[in-house]
Amino acid sequence: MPRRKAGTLLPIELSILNAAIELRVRGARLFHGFMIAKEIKEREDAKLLTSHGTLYKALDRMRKLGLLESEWEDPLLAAQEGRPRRRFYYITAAGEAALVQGYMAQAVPATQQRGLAAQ
Amino acid sequence: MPRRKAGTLLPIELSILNAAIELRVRGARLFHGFMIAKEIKEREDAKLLTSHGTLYKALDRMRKLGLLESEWEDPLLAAQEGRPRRRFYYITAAGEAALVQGYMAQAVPATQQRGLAAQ
DNA sequence: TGACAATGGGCAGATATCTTCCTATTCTTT
DNA sequence: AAAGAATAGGAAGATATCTGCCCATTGTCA
Repeated sequence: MPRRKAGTLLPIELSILNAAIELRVRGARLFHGFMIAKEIKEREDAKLLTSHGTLYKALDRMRKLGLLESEWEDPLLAAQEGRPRRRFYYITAAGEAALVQGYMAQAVPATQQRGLAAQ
Repeated sequence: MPRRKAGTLLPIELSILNAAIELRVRGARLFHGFMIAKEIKEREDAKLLTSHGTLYKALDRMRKLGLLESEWEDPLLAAQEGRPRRRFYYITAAGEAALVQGYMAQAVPATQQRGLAAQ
């Protein structure tokens, strides 16, 4: 894929944001890669997530774009629970805006977006 | 495999002890599973280590038998280095004795072992 | 319009440990 | 000698994150 057209979200990125929102609705303030992977697979968007590398790359991309922010889990907690550390993410305001914009960009041509740009 | 004949070491267990000794000679006081796996593979005992599960089961078995003891790496250190925690093992006195005995059992029939039982 | 360059996807593997399930073997007991 | 019990091995996968490589695509610039 080429240089990204400004303001555009890729399918997998939309998927991540949607899954994150879904998880938030269910009470999870933060999410981590593995969690999102499961969520996406369950929602049958499986085609978008064949490899884990793809997901983590997307997360990092979005973090660099300012759509997400991340914080590492307390290593002691992870150790206590006997599993690898998690890296938690949350959607920034910019991320939420982009989600709406992203949908618009997918659904209708830009010329019809006037008045729909909520938030 | 059946109930273990008392005092016998399985091939993979001998391999682990040997690799551990080798690593110690090279300056590593402690070893961990992954390290041993690499060492064994390099020493071309590869047939003994097809699956990782096998190795970790063997380590746990040996720990329960008192041949090894283990301590977990400081989670903060692992976090700092950005990798999963390691579980370190070291050979106990019983483990070293068993190694010698194990060799004898493999190499010569029990009736010839008299006088060779060093340590 | 054509070529370049950047980017993203997929595959594979590194790092590290552990569990579950099935199968095969053999040790021991009757 | 036959049968039963326990154990070890192998395959696979769960848990979690990240990197490198190659290839395809396409936006952009000349």
